[in-house]
Amino acid sequence: MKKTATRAPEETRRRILNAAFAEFYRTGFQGGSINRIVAEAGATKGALFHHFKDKNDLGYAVVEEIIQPRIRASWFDPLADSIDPIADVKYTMRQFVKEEQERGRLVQGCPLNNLAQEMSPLDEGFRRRLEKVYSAWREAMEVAFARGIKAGKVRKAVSPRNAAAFVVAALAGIIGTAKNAQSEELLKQAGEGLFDYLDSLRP
Amino acid sequence: MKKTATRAPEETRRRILNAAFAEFYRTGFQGGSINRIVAEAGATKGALFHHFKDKNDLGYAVVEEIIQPRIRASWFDPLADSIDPIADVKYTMRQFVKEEQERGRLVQGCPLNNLAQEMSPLDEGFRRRLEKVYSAWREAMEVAFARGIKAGKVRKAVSPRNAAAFVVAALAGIIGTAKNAQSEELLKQAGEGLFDYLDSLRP
DNA sequence: TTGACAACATACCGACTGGTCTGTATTATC
DNA sequence: GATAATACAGACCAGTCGGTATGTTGTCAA
Repeated sequence: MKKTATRAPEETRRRILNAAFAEFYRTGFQGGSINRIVAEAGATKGALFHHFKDKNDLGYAVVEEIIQPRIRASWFDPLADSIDPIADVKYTMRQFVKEEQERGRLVQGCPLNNLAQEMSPLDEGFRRRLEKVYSAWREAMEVAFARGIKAGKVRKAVSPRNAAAFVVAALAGIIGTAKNAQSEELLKQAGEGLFDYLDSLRP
Repeated sequence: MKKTATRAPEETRRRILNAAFAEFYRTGFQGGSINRIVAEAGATKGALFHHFKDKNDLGYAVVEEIIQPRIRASWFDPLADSIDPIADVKYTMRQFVKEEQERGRLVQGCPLNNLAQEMSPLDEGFRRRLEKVYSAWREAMEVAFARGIKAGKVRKAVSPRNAAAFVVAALAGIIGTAKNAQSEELLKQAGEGLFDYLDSLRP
């Protein structure tokens, strides 16, 4: 009765998943160690391989159950009903930088982009799942740009698709650059450039 | 007499270096295998560890002796005396895409960015060397923008430093995005966005 | 109460890792 | 031609890797 449940499979699975996310975020997927993950999660290999069939399967779950929802909450949702995507992207980005800065996590880069850069060319399973997130992101932004044009907040000559592709790519590049340089100053500089671009889309 | 030289240390070293570059480009640094490298190079571990003290040292040499000169030739040199950086960046980028496309190497990403994303947060030796290349790149572009302003080819209100930081970051992001999506179409779309940005800097 | 199955724990496995050691052949120096 | 140093070759090493096989225990339906 000390423990309400000696078995809590869903929670065990979740602990492993969280530990795996942290490990892969730190060392990359290939560099990530199953042994360290179970140690960190306070679990065992038996538990891990009970819930996930192999390392790849664990990695896939990290993408779908942890990374995707995070990106969605941070980046898609604020754009969901936006009719002024220029203002909203700028606001979202400022918000994001502020939050990550406080957690001191900025210089570790974007977990989505980190995994994508490493694994997309090596494993089709990863590539498909990661690309699904990216394409949804671009899609959300494209729709926002289209709405912005209709609302007269964005120039009509702008191609929503191209602009969306560029902004998402640029964001990934900017965060990655700041990570390499370990410099928030550089993040600000490149960010200014992106803001200038966005402003240039105004009517 | 069949072989003019049974020993050619410089060439041996070079073969190992090239094989290491290819291996790391394919599988990343952590995923790269010393055994596969020596096999591919037609050498042995004795030779490899004679020329390089350990795996990291080999990686550092790949950055300084292979990656850096490549980036320099492809991206800095065309900007060296540019007074119209907008036109020259566009031209360089088109040139680059064309060449990589022919070699079918586009979808493998930029070797510099690949290594940077993976190793910069993990190893200070890598980070320093990779950042040196990036900062030189930004520096070259910043100078070019400044010259462009003087020549009346770029608006005076443009900050050369911010614009350079943004363009380099965006380039990395665009190439990485195309790699993840395995899509040259996406590369074109995002590239159009970058071109639009560059045009917006005209007086 | 009793199977039956899910949820683990643990010992263990072969493959492979980066790296070292010892021996040997080639080359440069005097 | 002797000597010393360089440039390898290849066996070998401890350790770690992802993964498995087997055993045990909690859970729950009948």
